[in-house]
Amino acid sequence: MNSYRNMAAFMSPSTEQNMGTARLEMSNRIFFRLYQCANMLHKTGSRAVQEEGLTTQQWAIMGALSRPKSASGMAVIELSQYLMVTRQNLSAVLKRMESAGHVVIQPDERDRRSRIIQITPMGREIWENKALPKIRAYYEEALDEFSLGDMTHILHYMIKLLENMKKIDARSGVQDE
Amino acid sequence: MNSYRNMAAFMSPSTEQNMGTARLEMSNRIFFRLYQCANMLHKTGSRAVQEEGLTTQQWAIMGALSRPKSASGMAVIELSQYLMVTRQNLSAVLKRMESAGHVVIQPDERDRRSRIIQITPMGREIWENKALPKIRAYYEEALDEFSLGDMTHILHYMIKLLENMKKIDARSGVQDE
DNA sequence: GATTATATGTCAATGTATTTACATAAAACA
DNA sequence: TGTTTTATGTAAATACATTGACATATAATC
Repeated sequence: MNSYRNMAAFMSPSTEQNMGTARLEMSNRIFFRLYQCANMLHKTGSRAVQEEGLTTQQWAIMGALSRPKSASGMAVIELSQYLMVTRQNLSAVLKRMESAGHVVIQPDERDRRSRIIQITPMGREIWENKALPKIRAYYEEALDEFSLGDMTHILHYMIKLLENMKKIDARSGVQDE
Repeated sequence: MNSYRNMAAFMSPSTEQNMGTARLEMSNRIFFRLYQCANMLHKTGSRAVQEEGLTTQQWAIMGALSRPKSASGMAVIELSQYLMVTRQNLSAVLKRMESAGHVVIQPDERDRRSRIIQITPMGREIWENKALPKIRAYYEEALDEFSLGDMTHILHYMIKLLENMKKIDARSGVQDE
């Protein structure tokens, strides 16, 4: 794919501003690819667990709730911060998962504003015995020809990018409290 | 953030399957971060261009249409393949952009099934004079402390990941034709 | 030339993402 | 102790993502 074309996906060529041209072109390509990766993860990742009645978002939630440290459940606000989605979005997704029988939503005994989310036995069964094997197969295909070194590097850069985005979020938005 | 906890975000610890444990843990962390990066790009990127009445999706579209090679417009199917979104999704987004006066949608003279999308003078004005300076500022913040070498590496890995996801898409889905 | 297969765009249903708003509860402050 | 500020979850509106379905147009095949 023409690198010039890729560069222009997010913006057209322009006179140099604060960023040098090379740096600007590279920035643009990075965010364009991140945008495409996100769409492709949604499309192909959801297909991988479609037969289990799951989506990529629900797989993230079930993964979080299945950890040993989450055995006693997680508060909605904890889970929303952990996943980096708004509590309004998470609330709606959890309602659907509750209707499907995958999780239970219970009042928090220590704070009446709060709700505690736990995976149900049925949810755990579906997660561990049906979804996880397919997720592993998906990872193998998606990370084909990635060495452990490659994986270490991409993860490092994603964490670094994420730290910067968190800072932008903190400065620009109404902070989720 | 506890790496063990990150690993479990997408799945709980498990006995080794086809993937070694180290590789599986790393896979999980990569996709979890990709998922978070996507959400944060959506949230912080949309805020960056909110005053222009744009979203990250529209910024991708306007970037694509602003390239010199797209001066005569792009067909819907071309644009959907370029952005890696479905033509059904793109159709709806373009309708809103047409209503906002940012693009025009015209019949393709050579193929009556096809529609050609072009950015309007008003759209180009908003894009070049209002959105682009904010997008550059966003890139500077988001890629703070990334060297050109870092940027080259993360881009390389994202392209590689994207190639793998395209292969999964080709094998598993009904191919968009 | 007629028929079949494929391509293209739109519609509808559904899930997921944000923001703003509101109600209730807890924390902080005077 | 009372008041103010902040926290938490849900509701509503809107934008964007998918899939399946359908109508029309073009390409391929016979």
